[in-house]
Amino acid sequence: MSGRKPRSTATGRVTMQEVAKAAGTSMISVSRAFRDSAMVSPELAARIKEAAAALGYVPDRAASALASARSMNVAVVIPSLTNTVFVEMLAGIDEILSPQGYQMITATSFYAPAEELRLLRGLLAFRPDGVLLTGIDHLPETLKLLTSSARPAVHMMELNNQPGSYSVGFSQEEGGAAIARHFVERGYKKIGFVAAQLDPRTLARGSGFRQALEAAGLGAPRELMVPERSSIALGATLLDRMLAAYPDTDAVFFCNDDLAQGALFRCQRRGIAVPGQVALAGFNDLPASACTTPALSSVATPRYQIGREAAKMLLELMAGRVPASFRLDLGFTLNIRETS
Amino acid sequence: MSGRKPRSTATGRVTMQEVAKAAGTSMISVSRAFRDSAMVSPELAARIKEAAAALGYVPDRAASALASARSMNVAVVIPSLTNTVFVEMLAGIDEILSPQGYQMITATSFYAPAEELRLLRGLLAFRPDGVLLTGIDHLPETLKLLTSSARPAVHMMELNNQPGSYSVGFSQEEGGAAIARHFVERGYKKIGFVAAQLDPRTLARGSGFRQALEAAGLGAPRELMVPERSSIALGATLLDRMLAAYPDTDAVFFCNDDLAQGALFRCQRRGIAVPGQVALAGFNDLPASACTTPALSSVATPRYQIGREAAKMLLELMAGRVPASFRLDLGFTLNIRETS
DNA sequence: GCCACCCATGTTAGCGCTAACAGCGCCATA
DNA sequence: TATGGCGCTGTTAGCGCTAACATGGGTGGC
Repeated sequence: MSGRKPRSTATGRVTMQEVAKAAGTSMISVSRAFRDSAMVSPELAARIKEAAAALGYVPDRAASALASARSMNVAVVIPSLTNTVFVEMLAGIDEILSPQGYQMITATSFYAPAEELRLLRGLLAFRPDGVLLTGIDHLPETLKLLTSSARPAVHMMELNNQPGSYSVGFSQEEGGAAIARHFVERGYKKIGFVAAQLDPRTLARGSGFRQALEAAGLGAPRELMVPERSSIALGATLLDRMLAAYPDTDAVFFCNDDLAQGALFRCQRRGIAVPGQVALAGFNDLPASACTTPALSSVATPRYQIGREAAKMLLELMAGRVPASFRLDLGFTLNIRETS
Repeated sequence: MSGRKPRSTATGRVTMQEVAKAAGTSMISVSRAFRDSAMVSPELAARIKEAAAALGYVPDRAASALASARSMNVAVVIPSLTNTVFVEMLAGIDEILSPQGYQMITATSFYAPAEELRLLRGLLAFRPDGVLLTGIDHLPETLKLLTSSARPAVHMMELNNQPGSYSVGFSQEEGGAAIARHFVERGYKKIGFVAAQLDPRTLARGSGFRQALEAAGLGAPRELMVPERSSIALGATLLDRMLAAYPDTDAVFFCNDDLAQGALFRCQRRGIAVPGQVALAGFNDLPASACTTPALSSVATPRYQIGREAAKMLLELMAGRVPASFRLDLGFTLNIRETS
């Protein structure tokens, strides 16, 4: 149906060379017109654009990256694609990087530090101009690889105090502590903590929660910690197990909203009064949490903003500038609702 | 803290040349050892790996892509990162492609066909070995660009009958129709349809739903269709609006589970009996839907499998083979639960 | 004992683009 | 009218890697 593609090179692609010939100019002018049309005269730019469109020219980033030192790629490693928290962060990153011409190259570590190292090695083959990693707990080799790559990097979600290290996030400990203080304030005494997917952030929330309870003179919480992936269904199961083990529990902090929502749904089904018999609180404040009846108390985390700010910080670093801060605390919001 | 990086090239990177020298061999052997170590003798391979590790060599995909015509990249365009359906599909794709050494290069079109075209153009600059697109409704220019790029492509989520076009998905119309038939079977008469984010798939569900109702002798449903992004909160609002406009409505099909869950939550809050006063059904069967009380009826869609199968099909095409089928229908499951 | 063949390895010549450095013409200034 | 500077355009030389074609030494058949 379509005419033959113009081609002269071995690979059959339309190259800059051909565009140059068609526009009656040199390759370098085509290159300049595409990268920043202000570098050539308006007439030449127009002629080049026209010739390129007519030929169906598509630039080759690989060749460009090879010839210049810039790839316009940013490597991003997140633990999981099935956790909205990280995906929203990704959306924030892309929203900032994409308009600047940068392409995210992402990989999923499944929460495994060794896998993160392997993935980073693979992503560095793209010669990214910058790197975005989730969390601050990495294998020593990962850190070494990062320094030896000489690429600017920003860590997301948690805050880092290491000199020379950049991070954007909030204090997970403080988030956990905020829930604890809220429970104490409300007068709950027999308090439980339920966690799954025991990644560093989950553990940090737990330790903040625990410390705040102790500081308030309450002993250690009843704990239920399982390594499995968090899910709504698991939250229901874990609520059952917690109440079976400690029937008099009057408040439970779930390390994330998936678990907390599952627990709330289970209470609804079993006819357990919330917060009458047992109070519930979660973490992350997923959209559903504000809509359930009773509405779920949760710690709202700024993951979308973290993505945006981390991307902005990386942009600064990639431009060779020094960011305003090397450690950006975006905080969190304690949303007390009806379950506590 | 670490010693100086070995370097001799202008860019300061450790190159294959240096690895070759250190291993006492030629570049091509290093290249072969890295791509398929069976191409060199075991001893040489070991020596090369060792030298590479000692020098901290990281291969350069840009150079490789330029020299070989294969980029080992796959371009993926999805409408949104904030809709789990597409993200789960992405996870399925990555699970298949990643072990084969392919890197996904993704972009988000925000449901805009013109944006999709722009993004595809950008992604083609990566010279991907294959392309994965969401849906079958594309701009004519997008299709033209796709053919002129001469890259194998697979369309996901919907099914396509165009000759020469590959697709993996299920019939959205049939999904909508299944809900309609279920409502009819249960004896509901005053039926409503609520939709948001009016993308082609949403509209297809609606038209399937409508046709099946008519086929059953029921007239057109009461409809509420808004262009805004779907969300749980919007589902609550739309339920209110539907019941305000048609108080006697006895069953409502929401075009996705976000809306349906929001509606259910709103019914819980307002004390509206579900399904006693009004029956509810959604689409996609998100994890929460099975856990609410009453549990939500929904059409379970195989988005994760779609991602996997589309990736497998693309793998076949990229290998120059002909896939078993050019149109893979993965079907759906109607999960009747308590809301209807 | 010669030759075809095969395996492991090496040499050469780019892939498509851009950095770096020329040129060239034109205008403002002395 | 000479001089310097500026804005635009062009030439040259790679960036790091791999395809394609050598090369060299061993093996087996007759």
